[in-house]
Amino acid sequence: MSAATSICAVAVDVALLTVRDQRLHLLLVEPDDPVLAGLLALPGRRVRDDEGLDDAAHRALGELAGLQAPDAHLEQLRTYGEVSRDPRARVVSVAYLALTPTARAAPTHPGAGFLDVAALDAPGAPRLAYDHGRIVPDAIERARAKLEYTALATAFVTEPFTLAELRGVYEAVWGVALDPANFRRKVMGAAGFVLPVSGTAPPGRGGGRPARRYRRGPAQRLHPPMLRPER
Amino acid sequence: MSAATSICAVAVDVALLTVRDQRLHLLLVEPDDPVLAGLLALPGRRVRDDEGLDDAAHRALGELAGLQAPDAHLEQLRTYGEVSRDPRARVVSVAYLALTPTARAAPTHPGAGFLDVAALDAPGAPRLAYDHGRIVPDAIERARAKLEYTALATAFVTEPFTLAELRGVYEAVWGVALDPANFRRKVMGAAGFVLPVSGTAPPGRGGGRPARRYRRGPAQRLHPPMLRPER
DNA sequence: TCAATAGTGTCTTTTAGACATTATATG
DNA sequence: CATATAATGTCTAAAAGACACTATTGA
Repeated sequence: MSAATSICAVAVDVALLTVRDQRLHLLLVEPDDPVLAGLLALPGRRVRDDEGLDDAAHRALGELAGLQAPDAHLEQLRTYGEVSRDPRARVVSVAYLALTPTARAAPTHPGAGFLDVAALDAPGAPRLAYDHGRIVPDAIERARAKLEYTALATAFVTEPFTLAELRGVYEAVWGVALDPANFRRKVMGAAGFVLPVSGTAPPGRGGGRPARRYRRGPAQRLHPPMLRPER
Repeated sequence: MSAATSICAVAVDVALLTVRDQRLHLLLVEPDDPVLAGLLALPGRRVRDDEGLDDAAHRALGELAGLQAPDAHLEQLRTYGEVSRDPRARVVSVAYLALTPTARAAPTHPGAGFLDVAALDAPGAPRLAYDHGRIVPDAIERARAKLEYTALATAFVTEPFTLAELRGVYEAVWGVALDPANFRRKVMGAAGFVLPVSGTAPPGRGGGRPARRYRRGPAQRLHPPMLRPER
């Protein structure tokens, strides 16, 4: 096998999403390369010969954002392999979608931070390095779609959680308001989505009835699904 | 960067599905490597430095199965990168899901052929090389799931097609029987799924009313989705 | 007390599934 | 004619959405 006919670089890029202040946020970092100054990028690393792809994704989060999230939900998004997606060399990148609850998502590295995804479409949005401007919309749409037919929303909250918190996830990711009563009935009607635990969560400053607490159920897929409004 | 810290092989493996005789079939080939004699494998090739991933997938179909399917539906499934998934070397494989209508799927190479996917779970099933025994169930489940909420079923039929042919796709992929009347109403109710064209298809030998013909509509996602029975 | 939020009940509209009926072909 | 398949209509049960009502807290 000659060098001219085999690819010699595999990387991972991680699109980590979380919900902050009732809005969907994306983790971005400043690239190392001074050529890319002024741009932002997804945390990404070359994959080493002795590590798996998922391991490399976790390492990228730790090394570039100072984020230790061993229990974050991590799933492959797609592999981006256009010949000239990286102008310096042929690099095939395995993109990951990561989801974490807000409390566990606190980047410590300078240059790493969360950006409201709504700001990505607004004028004055930061430009993204490489082809990350294509990866990010794919990641957001994947998250939005999987909330419908999988139990993925629970990856955004810490256990135990209330149904209001879970509803807040759906509202932030989809960008819509949902009826609390109907949301409750749909969640409870999806077998194995959430399981009740003892105790209640105290109400906020304005008062209100204490909310029951739940933890993740065994279901991966939701039957019936939680369909987005406005078909 | 030293060779010890960078991966030096990217491959593609293609799981091509089609419907033959009202059943879902998978394309399999005999591996080149004599060490793997007696096993079957998905068609796969190393990715060359000067070709994209999709190009490599098409090339694998052509070179290993004699299958020219430039208009087949091709989408990434997942990238398999376990450190020792290939015992000879570290190879990261981008797995593809391909879907073709029966008429266009005629492998010409010896050793290449279609296998009823039901035979994969039966006793006496052929053993698959590498980790292809893990890729194949992922591919089948992806196809089954995407029939629910995307217009992917039309990738299995040639235009123009009848609703009975489209229903046959759902029945073969899901392995269930569907009510023709209700199926029709759901298909026609999903905006942009299929569009009528002029003319009719002649009935079979036993007679019957001629069926109207349709072509693919512009919709990628189905609203509302075609949910699988037996929730 | 009122305001706020959680949780339940109920009504209406929509949708899914079962299945009868009509239309148009073959033999 | 009988038989087969396409296409439409109808009925019922389930589900979705709107929203009223009750429960339990903070101020």
